[in-house]
Amino acid sequence: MIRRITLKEIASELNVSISTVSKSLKDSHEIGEETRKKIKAFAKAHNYRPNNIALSLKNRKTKTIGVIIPEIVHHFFSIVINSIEKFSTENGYNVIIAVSNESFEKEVLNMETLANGHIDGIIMSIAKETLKKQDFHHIKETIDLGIPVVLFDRVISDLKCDKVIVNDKQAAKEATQTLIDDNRKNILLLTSEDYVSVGNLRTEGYLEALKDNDIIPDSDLIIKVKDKKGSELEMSHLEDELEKVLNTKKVDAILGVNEIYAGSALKVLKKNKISVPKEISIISFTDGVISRYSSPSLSTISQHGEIMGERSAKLLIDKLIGKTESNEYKTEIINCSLIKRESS
Amino acid sequence: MIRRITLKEIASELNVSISTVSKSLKDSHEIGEETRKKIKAFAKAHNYRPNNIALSLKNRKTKTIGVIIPEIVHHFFSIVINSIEKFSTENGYNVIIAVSNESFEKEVLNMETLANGHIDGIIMSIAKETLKKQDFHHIKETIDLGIPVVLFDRVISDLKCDKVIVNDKQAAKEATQTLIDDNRKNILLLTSEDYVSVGNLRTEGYLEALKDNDIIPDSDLIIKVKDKKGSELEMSHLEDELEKVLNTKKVDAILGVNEIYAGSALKVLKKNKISVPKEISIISFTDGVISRYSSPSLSTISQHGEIMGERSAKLLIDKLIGKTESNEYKTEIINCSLIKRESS
DNA sequence: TAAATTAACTATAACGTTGTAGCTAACAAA
DNA sequence: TTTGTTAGCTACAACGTTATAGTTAATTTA
Repeated sequence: MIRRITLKEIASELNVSISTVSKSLKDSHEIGEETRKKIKAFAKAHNYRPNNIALSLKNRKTKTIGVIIPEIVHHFFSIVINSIEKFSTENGYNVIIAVSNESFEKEVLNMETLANGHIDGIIMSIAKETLKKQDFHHIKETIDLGIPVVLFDRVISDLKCDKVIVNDKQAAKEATQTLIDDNRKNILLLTSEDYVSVGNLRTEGYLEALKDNDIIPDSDLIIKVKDKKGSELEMSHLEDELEKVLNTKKVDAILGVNEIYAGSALKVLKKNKISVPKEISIISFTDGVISRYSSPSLSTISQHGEIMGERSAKLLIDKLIGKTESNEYKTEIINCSLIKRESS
Repeated sequence: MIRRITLKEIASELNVSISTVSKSLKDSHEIGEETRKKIKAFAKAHNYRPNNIALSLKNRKTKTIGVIIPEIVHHFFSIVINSIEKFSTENGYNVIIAVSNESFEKEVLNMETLANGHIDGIIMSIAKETLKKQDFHHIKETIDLGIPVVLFDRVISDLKCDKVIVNDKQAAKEATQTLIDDNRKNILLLTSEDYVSVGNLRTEGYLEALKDNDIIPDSDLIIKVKDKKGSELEMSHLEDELEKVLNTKKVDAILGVNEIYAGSALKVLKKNKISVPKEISIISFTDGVISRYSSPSLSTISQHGEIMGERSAKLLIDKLIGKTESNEYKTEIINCSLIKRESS
């Protein structure tokens, strides 16, 4: 085992002071050229690397960004993380990831741990349970500590931080309009429970489109899916409810607020031998792998996770390097786009 | 903005020495009960949290695990990460994630950065390019620095570290046998290029099953998919090749080494109006979201990413806390299991 | 009463860096 | 000769923590 060499060791090895070594490696002109060369050569030969922990302590900067997400086994979030990781690395920042698993308690814990010296700033998307509880003290405290926070996708407006969101309402409205234009008037909405802000916004968009077209919304056509911790495998509630509606109501289109819902709906339709898109057409949010590989493939509204991640990281890093003022908060809105596939 | 309070500040505030504060908070009996109480109350009131960076420097321990994976937008890897994150957090370790994007250069860079003080140990799955190059100096160097490494899934045998793998060969053999038992003798294999160890092992298993049943392997029925950085969207090579084979050869089953390959194959079959599983049945590795939501849903061989992640994390943490000897290397083999769905 | 013990604290060094200030010798200017 | 300047280095403090080794005063023991 080879221990990493330190400045101190180089210094004593070459009979110079630690300062001389430090300065030589930084190519300071305070040190004579000969000494500098000698030290640099020695350091290189011994594969010297400055200890980042020591630097963090000294500079009060860790060059690390913390990311807290509700789930990692999730197409959208993994895209965002990938993009955050990419942008951050390119800009000299590491990324440390914590998963809240949609739990308030875990989110608070994660925040505490991260805020305790590990990171310079945080990018996060709020857990469902936190949204339900409406308790954001942990986020406020972190901000109060001078740690900049960027919220993405699941956002609450009255926090002093940057935000990156998608024009959910508008996108849902447009998707609904597309369906209506295709002469589908009995549109079923698969949405999440009320406390999830994005689900709400998408529902609003849906309702607005109906209103614009003088269609009276039918509450039976709005299914609020109860999912257990957002697990992919627990879609039985959705399936039961959907089947019930299909048996009692006329439905000629389905709008899903995410692709798991839409994919599950597709399965139900197939089971009931309802043809897609002939009898029922489908559009869903989240342009993930399910949409692409299901058959028929699903038309989706892409939330552009890549862009979201990059923007979030940029907002945060700009703040960290002092490019933007610390008391100046931006909200970036990313435009969704509808990707037409076979289901509509 | 409220700056986090330090021991020094508490000390000067209460007119005691830093040592007294430190010891009081650790409930040391060297300090009188009254002083201790007073200090603890003060610390609590001011929300004192020890600075982890300072502790890391002092203890030469970061309580952080580095994870290097080839891709994050990938069902299997995200499951593994999730599981690593879970187990690590439960055991007081943070997780810092780096993505190599299947690139050798980036993997080396990631390793360097992580090994420079940020982490106590590394869990990784090797990038395709690295496997191709057969250059593992970065991993060796990290191990030489006394930083324990655990390899999972994509592993190379002659490194001094713990490993967690799946019985790829056996699983592929069994899956192939299942197909043969179903009277399918013309089994097409969709595998990756030669340098990917798991792809190789799976191919071996496939060949062995054929041999056991006296079926002469047909090299035309083995498609080695060239994928561009493993991107989901770039499956054109596979699709072209597969179509070619379908037009010239009899095929009654397909074994895919991952679900992207199998999912893409399914699309090609559908396009060509070949019914699954009637005419051709499909089994694939990776029990992900595509398999579940495609139609027909795909029979898959689950690699149990959850278990892999947990075992990897456990192996590493056991080493970090000195529960296992640092020069003792284990290889854990996880048994795959075949999940029967509609495609076979 | 003197020596030993103990309780309750404090000082110091160290982890690995870096920036500022300080030192010394050589040489130049007055 | 005296003073000033410069090159080339070193010493020190600090970032926040903790473990080890003091220090002091009070109390116990002989």
